[in-house]
Formats: sequence, structure tokens, C-alpha cells
Amino acid sequence: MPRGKTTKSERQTQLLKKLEEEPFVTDEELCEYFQVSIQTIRLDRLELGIPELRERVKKVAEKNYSKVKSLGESEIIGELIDLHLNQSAISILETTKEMAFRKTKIVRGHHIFAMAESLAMAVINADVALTGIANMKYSIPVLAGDKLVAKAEVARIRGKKFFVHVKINVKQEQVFRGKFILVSIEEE
Amino acid sequence: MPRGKTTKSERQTQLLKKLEEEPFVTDEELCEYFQVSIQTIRLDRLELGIPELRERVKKVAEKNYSKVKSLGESEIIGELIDLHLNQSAISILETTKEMAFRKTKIVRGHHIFAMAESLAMAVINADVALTGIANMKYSIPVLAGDKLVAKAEVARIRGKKFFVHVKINVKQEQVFRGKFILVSIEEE
DNA sequence: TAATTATTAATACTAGGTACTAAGTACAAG
DNA sequence: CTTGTACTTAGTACCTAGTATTAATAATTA
Repeated sequence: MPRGKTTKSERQTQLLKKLEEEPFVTDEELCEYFQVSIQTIRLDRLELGIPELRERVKKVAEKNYSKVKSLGESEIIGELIDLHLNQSAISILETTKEMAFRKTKIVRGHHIFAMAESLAMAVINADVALTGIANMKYSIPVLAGDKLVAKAEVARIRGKKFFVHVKINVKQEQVFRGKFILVSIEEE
Repeated sequence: MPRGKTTKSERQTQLLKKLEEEPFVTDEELCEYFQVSIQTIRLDRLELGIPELRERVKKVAEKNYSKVKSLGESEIIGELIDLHLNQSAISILETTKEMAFRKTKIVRGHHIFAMAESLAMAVINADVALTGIANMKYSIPVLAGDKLVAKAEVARIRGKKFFVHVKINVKQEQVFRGKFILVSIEEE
């Protein structure tokens, strides 16, 4: 729905909004949408520092590509900063607003669970481990932007079963604790 | 490291591999890498049906953009197919290889947890709910491609606390069960 | 009305291509 | 040795979605 004529600043505000919703729009489509010439759109982009379509597409592609890659590569959520195999490990994770509910900015539980689970697996000296049973408790809600520090400790090893305790803190406060029983699967 | 001269089919095999690893490469960079003319690269791409750089970038961007959007919109993992508010709910989720470990094809625990958690939240008639405590048990590993069916039942409501039981099955076998205690947060 | 701001137009130039034609090179078969 | 075929390179015209710049016109404000 093309707008009727408005002021420059109004148009620029709407332009920003429009591109946030629909970033893959050409100048030509924009100038039809706003009922102005293509040069006006380009001046607006110049003033607002909005890059051209192809740059916008590239940015989205690169951001997501690297995300997918790093997740596939490491298979650990968060950054491993300390590791004593079969004993203990520490990882950190900076939470973002993408991990949280829009309304409350509370980080969704499965992100915290994923961090704990992957750290528990990392600390085990087995090629492949699988979560058997997890008993866990969330204490305080985590907000987007909080920096999580996870500590894993191997409590007991019994054959193929590993008992790992994971605690996650924000600053000095514990926000999660869980007991994982991991079962190693050996290669045939 | 530019290759020494090889055959056409060898080069094309390597080209496919190269672009899978590094999809954001121009023909010019490729022709230097393979030590052939730019036209050869273009003929190769034509024969192999590989689109131009800008199309490749666009594809990656669109794929990931829509993924982020759909995840943000629904905030439920899996497809909700039945819902009796404050009583029970059913959702289904087709697992993919992206959710699994590369080596074993076993689906990572947090995806199963996320499905259960979000279904538990969906069944509650509260604007925003937060996982308090979750006690859970995985029984059988889930393999990439398995179709998960989750059933949630509200066991008890006590003030702001909701006790929800979630069971996830693959065909007739239970692969997960968990008890969630959700706490509703009211608006001020 | 004059000055200022906003908009439109026009032109030259760019990257990273497509599509096409033509010519050159390598190598094995006759 | 020459011919045929596959492969490779070169060159041209054209495309999209722009940038950067200059100039002219329209709208607003002092």
C-alpha cells in the first residue's frame, strides 16, 4: 500500500521500519512503495547510512552462515575455557535477545539446557556420549545479555555411565543446576 | 594453494567441494585458485548448474532469514496439532540431520527438551510462563528423521504454579518423559 | 520575493555476472 | 602427418542494482 505524500523525515522513519521488516527490497520497489523517485530513495539511504541491497543480503547471509558453521563444527554451545578430562570443565556463553522471549526478555530454557548438556558431554573422555537422564533445577530467570558461566564436574564413573553435575551462574548467582547421566557408546 | 593442472572432471569435483566449503567466492577468485581462465570457471558452473555468486548469497540469506522469522513468530518448537487449554496438548516435530550429531545421527538432547518445554508452555493459559523445575528422563535415543509426537498434560494447578507432564513418542515407543513446573508471571 | 531545502533528472562508472561467437590448443585416431 | 574432437581462452554486447556527481526544478520558509 503506497503512502500518500509525507515529509522527508516521516518517509525516512518509515523506510527504516520497512527495511527492518523486509530487508531484501530493491530501490526500485521502494520508490514505487513511497511514490517518490529512485534518487530520493538513494539520497535517503545515503543520509541514513543504509547500504545497498546486495550488501544487506550479504550481511544476513554471512551472519547466518558463520552461525551454522560454528555450531556444526564445535558441537558445543558456549565457549570452552577450561577442561580437565574426566574431571571438570568450564564454559561461558553470552546470551542474546534471539535466545529470549520477545516480551519478557527471559532466555528460553532450552538454551541453558543445551549449554549444560554440551559441557557435560565435553568433559567426558568418550568419543560419543548421549544424555541418559537429566535431573535439573532452574532457580532464577536469565535475561538476554546475561553472561553465563557453566561449571561441570564428573561425580562418578561406573562402566559406561558417567555422572556429571553442571552448575550455571550469572555473576555470583546460580541460575541452573542439573545432574546428567551420560552413557558412552563405543564404536563397533 | 592453487592446484597444478588437472583434468576437467577433477577440477569440477574440486569446484563443487570448494563452493560447499566457501560459497561466497567470485569467479575471479576461483579462476586464480584453479589456475584457469574465468571463462573456464563459468563453463564449469554452467555445466554443473551452479548459480552465480549473488544468487548463492541470496539463497543462504533467504533460507536463514525465514528460519529466524518462523522461530521468532511461533515461539513453539514443533507443530501444535491439538490444544485443550489448561488440560492437554499435542505437537509433532520432524527431526532433521541438522538437529543430530554428525557421527552418530542421534538427535541432540536439547532439541527434544525444547519441544517438550515449549509444548508445556503452550498448554498453560498464562501470558508468559517460565520453566521452574524440570525432572526428566530420556529412554531411547532419537535418530535424525524420526517423527516425534509430544503429549502434554496438566497434572495440577496451584496458584501460579502449573505442573505439566510431557511424554514424547516415536511411533509407539516413548523416548522422553519429563515433569515441568511452570510459573506464570503476571503483567503489572 | 529571495533563500533554503527537497526532489528529480541525467550522465559516467562499477562489480559480477549471462549469453553468445570465434578462435586457439591438446591429444588421440586414422 | 593430418584430421577430429574435446577442452580452453578471448572478446563482445548486455544485464542488474547499484555509486558518485552535477545540474535543474519544485516546494517551503524566512
